[in-house]
Amino acid sequence: MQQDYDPRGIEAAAQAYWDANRSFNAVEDPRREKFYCLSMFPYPSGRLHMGHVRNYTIGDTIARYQRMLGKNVLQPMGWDAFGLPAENAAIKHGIPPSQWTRSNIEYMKAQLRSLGFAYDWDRELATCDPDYYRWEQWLFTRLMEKGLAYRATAMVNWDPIDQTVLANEQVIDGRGWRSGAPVEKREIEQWSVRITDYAQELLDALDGLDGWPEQVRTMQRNWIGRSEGVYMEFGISGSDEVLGIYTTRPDTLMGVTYMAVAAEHPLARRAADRDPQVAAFVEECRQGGTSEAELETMEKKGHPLGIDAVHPVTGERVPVYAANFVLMGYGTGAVMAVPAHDHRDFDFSKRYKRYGIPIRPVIVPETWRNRDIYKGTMTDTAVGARQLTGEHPVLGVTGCPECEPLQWELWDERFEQPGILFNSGPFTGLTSAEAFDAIATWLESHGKGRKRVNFRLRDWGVSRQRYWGCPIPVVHTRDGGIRPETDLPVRLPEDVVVDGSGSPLKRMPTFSNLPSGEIRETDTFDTFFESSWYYARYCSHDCATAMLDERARYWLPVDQYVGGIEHAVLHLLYARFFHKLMRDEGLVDCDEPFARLLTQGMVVAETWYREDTEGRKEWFNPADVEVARDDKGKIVGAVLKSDGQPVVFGGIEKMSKSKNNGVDPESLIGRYGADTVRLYTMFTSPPDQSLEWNDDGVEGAFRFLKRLWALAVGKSESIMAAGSVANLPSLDVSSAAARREVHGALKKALYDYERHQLNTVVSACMTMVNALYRLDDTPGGQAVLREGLSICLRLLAPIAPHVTHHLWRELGFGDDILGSTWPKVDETALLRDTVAYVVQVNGKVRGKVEVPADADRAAVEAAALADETVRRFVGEATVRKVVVVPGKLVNLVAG
RNA sequence: GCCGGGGUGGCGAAAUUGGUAGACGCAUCAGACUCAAAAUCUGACGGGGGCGACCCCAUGCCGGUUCGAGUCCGGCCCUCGGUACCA
Repeated sequence: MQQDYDPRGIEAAAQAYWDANRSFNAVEDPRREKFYCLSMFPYPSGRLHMGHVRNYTIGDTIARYQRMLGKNVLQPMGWDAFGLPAENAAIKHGIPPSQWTRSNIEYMKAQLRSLGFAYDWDRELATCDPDYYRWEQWLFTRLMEKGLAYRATAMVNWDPIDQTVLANEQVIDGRGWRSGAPVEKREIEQWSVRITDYAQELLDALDGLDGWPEQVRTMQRNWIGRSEGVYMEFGISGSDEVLGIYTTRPDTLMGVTYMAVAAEHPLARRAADRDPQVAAFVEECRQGGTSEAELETMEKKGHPLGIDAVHPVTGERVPVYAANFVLMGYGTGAVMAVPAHDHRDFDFSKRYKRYGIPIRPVIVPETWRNRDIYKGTMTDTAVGARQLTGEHPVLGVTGCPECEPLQWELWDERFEQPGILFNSGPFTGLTSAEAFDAIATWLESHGKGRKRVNFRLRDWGVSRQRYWGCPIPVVHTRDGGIRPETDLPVRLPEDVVVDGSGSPLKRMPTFSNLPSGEIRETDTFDTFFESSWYYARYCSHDCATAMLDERARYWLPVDQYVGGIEHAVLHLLYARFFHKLMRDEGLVDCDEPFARLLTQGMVVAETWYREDTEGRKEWFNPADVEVARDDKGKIVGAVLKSDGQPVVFGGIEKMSKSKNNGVDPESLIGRYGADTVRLYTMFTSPPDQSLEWNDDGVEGAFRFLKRLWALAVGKSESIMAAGSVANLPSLDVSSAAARREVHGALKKALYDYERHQLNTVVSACMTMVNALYRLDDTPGGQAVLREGLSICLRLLAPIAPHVTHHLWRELGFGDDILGSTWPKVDETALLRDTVAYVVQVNGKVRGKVEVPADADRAAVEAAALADETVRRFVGEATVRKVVVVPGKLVNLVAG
């Protein structure tokens, strides 16, 4: 056996063994319990980054663990191959997106293989392959037939120089990333899919997804955003038209003092035709991008339309404003405004004080039921009068001894709370909850409104004005109609030139002009379309006659899905939706695609930079920086290795090209081997937290594998000759102690495997190796070493599969560690004669006592009270209470 | 802005879920081996005080519940992810 640990040959041999034995090819077998383990497939960006390595090592560790538990495991891999970066590369380097993408796939596949992941490569798929995307085209035509796909206008970012639609990512500080021109909003016709038809089911089913992190379920609940409210119609003064609005607070209806509509609302458009000032405001609202973060952080602005709305109950006329914070895409694109009880409305009326928007309070806290202001002693007029003097209208009325002295300038969140209505005509005296129903009933009986459930979730706009995507299988007929394409797949032409202006497909008559004189749709699908169902296609990867076949019913749902937390809402919600669409087509049986979900954290690293005279930053890779530390290891400065000049610390950030703080997995594997890289990424952080890169830590992981190797190889002869622990009459004290440590660590590791806390699994293995190193060369010591090593190798096998595969065979434990039985804890190894109790006095640790393991409560108390330090702290005080936690702790409450 | 995380030694973290704060590892320091270096091995290692047995402080900040709080509750600060055309 070789003396030094050299991963290169070992890893190549192990991988060759798995290939030759087709170890990871999954075969459907109804008699065996299946386990479908899936990691989110990568976008083929060029090279693997550490985020991929981490994601796939977590997934592979779980897959191998489940396999060692005896399950029939499927773990496939593929490529999310359509997307924007391929078009960018095409523009930059003049390579067709397909060529760039396919060569990236080839390179990254070799990188994945070098890491030894247990994938069934026979099932590999790439979403840019027509044999893949034809089935989502087929499903889309079904959705069209069912009315679940429809045309609607939607807002996009428009670059007026490049004459092209921009992704939100391509809008930087309100400007196009290439042209630098201020971005505008533009409305275009798009395909949408009715995800809102499934909103209630998508929401309800979250309760049953016990295997998902609670935070992800909460995010999806909030994203779907179910609300119960009232739809109602205001009149338009001097017109037969109505202005429909949705509100979740109909109880504040009597406090409405103005209305706000989106700049794109038909009312605003028509006002703009009449009034140049309104037109200028609407034009101003077109500036800027469409992202919610941008819209919501924007300065809230509005402009009067010169139109009045008519209050549905009082008939009072209230002015209508166009406002940049009302979103056309949510509800009806119009809102009623109640500045007394809504923070945003309050801010707006304060900002436009010059328009004299009244603040009309109609709700007081319920605890005020008996106060004068509510009883009417302090009249509405009195409140109104105080408004004019600039004092706060409700809670801070000057001279009212029961009010708190809040000022007009301040907002108090209590104003937004439900309460009891006053100043509300027929509804005065009702609670908010009662008023909700009463007002809805009143509106309904007068034909002016009704209760309605509304979702924040919007239908899914799937059209993209891009080239490198799946063609939308639709034809525009000669009579101006639309029909689904029947001849599938609609193939994307791959020999194209991409130059960054418009879509190349639009300039390809051979693609867009059909012999029939009809025009083919040139938009492509959102790439989330492909990634919403790939997990299912792996099951039926080679089915040429249908989207899915019977095999999908065997494997689905995915038992464990692993991927980044950044996908918590969009991808994971679209995939759940798509699954239900496929279910309703009869393609799958189950209701949800992913039974358990693990969301892994990001890989982050230090950043270092220098600033030039114009403030531009140059970023240096941490590997090229020499850090100076003080006596305690605290960073005191840093210089660039190449020139010795200082560099500035830029914080810990996600590994990225722009900050030049990435670590190349390939060079690490070349230096330390795949097992070290895998072990390091599993050991350094728990899977769901961010992982901070540290080169010295990699060295430490390597050192551990060397220690394991040295122990196994150095003692291989006595290990192979050693007897079983069970056959020995008894163990000497030190061997028994080591065995107790091994089985204690094993117990911990088994628990941690189940909850996927893999970093402490590695810790437990390190603890074992440390204990095994301390063993003597007695028969007992040899037996414990043999047993301990066999346990440790099996526990490590899912994480560091190559070296454990090798040592397992070399030590004669068996041919293939993958087929070994999973270790079990021997509880008798954990037994002790005595138990150590911590003794606290008033909650502070004051001593420790050792008592026989079978001591009763009284004996433990007596031992605690006998301890010298404990007695000193109790002193003259009387012990009033004694808390005993069996096997752990005694707390004496004295005073 | 809104939604969801995170904050514990010089650093990554652990704490079997309310019961000894810092397991395991990295870095650092000291020692052994060595002509020397590397590798390896041994030891020390949260802060402060004490000759010492020991004592005080300490889990982002402020407050609360409890015999007992890193863990539960309320408020705040910082930071990261998402925010519907990045994937």
